[in-house]
Amino acid sequence: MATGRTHRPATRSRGIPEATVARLPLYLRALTALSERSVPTVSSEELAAAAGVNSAKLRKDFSYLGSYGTRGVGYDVEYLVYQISRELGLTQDWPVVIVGIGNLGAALANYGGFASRGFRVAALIDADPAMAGKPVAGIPVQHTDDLEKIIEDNGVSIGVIATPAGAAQQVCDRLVGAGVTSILNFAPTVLSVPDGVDVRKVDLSIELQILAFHEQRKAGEEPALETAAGDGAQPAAASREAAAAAAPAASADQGPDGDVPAVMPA
Amino acid sequence: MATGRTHRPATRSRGIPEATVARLPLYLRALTALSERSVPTVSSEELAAAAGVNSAKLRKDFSYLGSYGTRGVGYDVEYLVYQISRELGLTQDWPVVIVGIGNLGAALANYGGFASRGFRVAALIDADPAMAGKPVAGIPVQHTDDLEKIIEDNGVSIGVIATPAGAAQQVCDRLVGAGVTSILNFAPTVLSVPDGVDVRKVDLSIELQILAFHEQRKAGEEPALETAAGDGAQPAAASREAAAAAAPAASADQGPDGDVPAVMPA
DNA sequence: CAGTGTGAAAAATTTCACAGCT
DNA sequence: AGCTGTGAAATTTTTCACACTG
Repeated sequence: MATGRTHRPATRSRGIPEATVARLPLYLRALTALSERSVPTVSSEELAAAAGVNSAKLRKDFSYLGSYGTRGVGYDVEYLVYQISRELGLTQDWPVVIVGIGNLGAALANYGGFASRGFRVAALIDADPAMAGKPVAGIPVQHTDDLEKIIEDNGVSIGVIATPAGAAQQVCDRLVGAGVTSILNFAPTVLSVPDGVDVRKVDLSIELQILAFHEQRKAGEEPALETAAGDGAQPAAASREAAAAAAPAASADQGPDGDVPAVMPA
Repeated sequence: MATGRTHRPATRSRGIPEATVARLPLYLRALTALSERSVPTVSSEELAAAAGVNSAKLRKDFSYLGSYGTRGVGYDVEYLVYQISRELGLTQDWPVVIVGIGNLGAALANYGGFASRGFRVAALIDADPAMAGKPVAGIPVQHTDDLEKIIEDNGVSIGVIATPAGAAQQVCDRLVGAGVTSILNFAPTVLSVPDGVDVRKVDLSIELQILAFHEQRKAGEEPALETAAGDGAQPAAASREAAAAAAPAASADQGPDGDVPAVMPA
């Protein structure tokens, strides 16, 4: 990679599709694993299998980053790890604060996956005075009263909300007011934030509900297999759409329009 | 298996778009809140604001379920709650097992959001003999040795994996072997499952990485902000739909649920 | 050859805008 | 009037398939 000093051609990274951005961490994880095994290069086919996507998609994704592969050979693992890390902004340190140190907040504080990716838990904040000073994952919990000061002193721009739903918006407002511009929300609430602030949410029960939807379908129909995934052959490759794809008309579903004896609470 | 890749748009039958399915839980949550406040009806505009999406999308989503609204009036809250619940399969009880009772597993066991949506934690399973019998969230932890029996005895079809990455695939195989057909994976690994089995993943560090990507971009074009057009990546969710909301822009940068993989490192 | 990079086609999803009920 | 339901257009994402290169 003699390109070490080549400055990125301004034309390059403009507008990477959101769908692609969402997959970069996945590629990075797979590449990191290869790197630890000292694998020098990978083909799009192999890497795609390891990341659980198909190779065409992976190549297209990488094409948005630039031409980092070698035709006939594949990609240099180390180089790609670096490029993706840089693209994701992981070559710098991101101090984050976790607000709401209950079961989930504590689990997040103990979660080792953050530190290994450039995220540093700068502080833990909770509204319960009784928790103040108590260490969780080796970090002393601080009271909500000092939230603004903590954010400012540590130059935090990313906040994690793990409070009960009722407190989420208020906490969010304070975080934003103090300068946070990216929020990861675990509370089951839709947060209102001003333009320029990013919010991503993780809702555990929503994921289960989506699974239940498909599960219900499976029960309704019998065995509907049907391989649909394009690439088979490789080990990994969980195909989520496998079931979603096949949905035989069959069963006269409930009439689309109201006549069905609507069972419903009143 | 390649081949036979004839596109079958026909199979659409009762097919609700995956993107829509992913939003149904969101609507349900908003509707439930309205229901608790005894609000009888809502317009697509109001409900959309509460769910963090725009009204056109909401109406289109509902159109896949049927015509449950009343022109000129809106939707009957109770009726819609019922219809969506039924569509999601939440009118029935879903016993689930959580495997891996570490910090995260324990947090999940204690998470109240499951029970309230029809999910019942039927059992907690861990490989550590020392944990056996110890109650977590009021439920005694059982040893992995009995995994198959537990699944069968309880008729479990949905499993949650919260083990370290290294154990995930093995646990997954056993769950599937015992009859589980839907898996929510919190381990930072791509799981291989046979056709017919659904897998959804949640990865905390991936969400943070996506935020970091956008955060980095913001820093780059620091100027006094302003809707600097030209930039491809769009930061926070636009507040275009906040029109009906209120002063603060309502934005819910909901993750592309369709497939944002998320996993967490151990 | 093997395998990347990519126009072009296909599919999925979102947004528009307005006809049509109530 | 007010608001839903929905074709049609616009946009995004995925998949194809093959030219091109090391």
